[in-house]
Amino acid sequence: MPELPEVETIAKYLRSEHGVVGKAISGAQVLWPRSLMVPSINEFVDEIRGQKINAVDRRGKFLKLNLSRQTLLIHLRMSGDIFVESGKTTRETKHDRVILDFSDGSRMAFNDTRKFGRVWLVDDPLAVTGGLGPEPLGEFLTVDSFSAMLGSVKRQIKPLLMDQTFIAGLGNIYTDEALFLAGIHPCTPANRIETQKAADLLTAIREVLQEGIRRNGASIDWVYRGGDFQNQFQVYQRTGQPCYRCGTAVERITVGQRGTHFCPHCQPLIS
DNA sequence: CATCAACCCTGAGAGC
DNA sequence: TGCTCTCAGGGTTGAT
Repeated sequence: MPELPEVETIAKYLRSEHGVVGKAISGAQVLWPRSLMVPSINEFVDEIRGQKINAVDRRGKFLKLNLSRQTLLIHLRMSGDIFVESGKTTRETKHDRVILDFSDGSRMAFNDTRKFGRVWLVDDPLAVTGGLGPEPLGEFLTVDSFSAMLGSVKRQIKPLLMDQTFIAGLGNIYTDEALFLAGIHPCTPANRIETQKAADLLTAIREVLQEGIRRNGASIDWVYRGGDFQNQFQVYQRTGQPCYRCGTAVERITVGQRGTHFCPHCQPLIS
């Protein structure tokens, strides 16, 4: 499931020489109507034709393609992926949902097995991403502001970190990994986290995200981009296996309706 | 404000 | 072999 590092990896790919920057869109196909949030299919095809891709960006887990006049936003959700190809493809195209055709004969395919991913073509990207919380790797998020953010709510820390309006980009994997690194139990009320622990947590979040990006993300489920962060997991999907730090068996519980992995010894509950 | 269930989907894995 | 059943997972919506 693509989280910030996986989306960043795909953004890098789209900006690379094999990517899409500079290409002119000559046509589009929407193969699964529900993948397109706005506008209607007819308007989408009409409006996107003729626009050029000027740049590729990322905001939280959203991919942002800056076009001549508008912005194309893509959220990969659980199983979304993007392929750029010239000529015939040897790929399995069964789950292609939206295709952009380019004037040079190449194309970009948004492929999404589970159909949870979404695409928006909008004039103002803030109409879609405006409600997102700060970028965890951004300079505007400081230890002080993060600590203050935690102090203002008493929700459990794990679902809070996964709330994209609180902080943008963390999903199930990197949240579990960051909480382990910081030594914080996933059920800890946010406002019970002391200032020093808040600083540790922000550091841990940045560490796991940067390491994920450095390793081109994690390759699990349907999404494979050559990343190998999955081999670095300390707790995620290691239920019953010994904690690398203390040897205690990693536990799996449900928190906020999500499978959650943690070490009961290294991450004691303070409530 | 916080929590929780349901929903959207597919395919993997278990059970038979 | 092949059927049915359960489940995961991000984010939204609506109920408690």
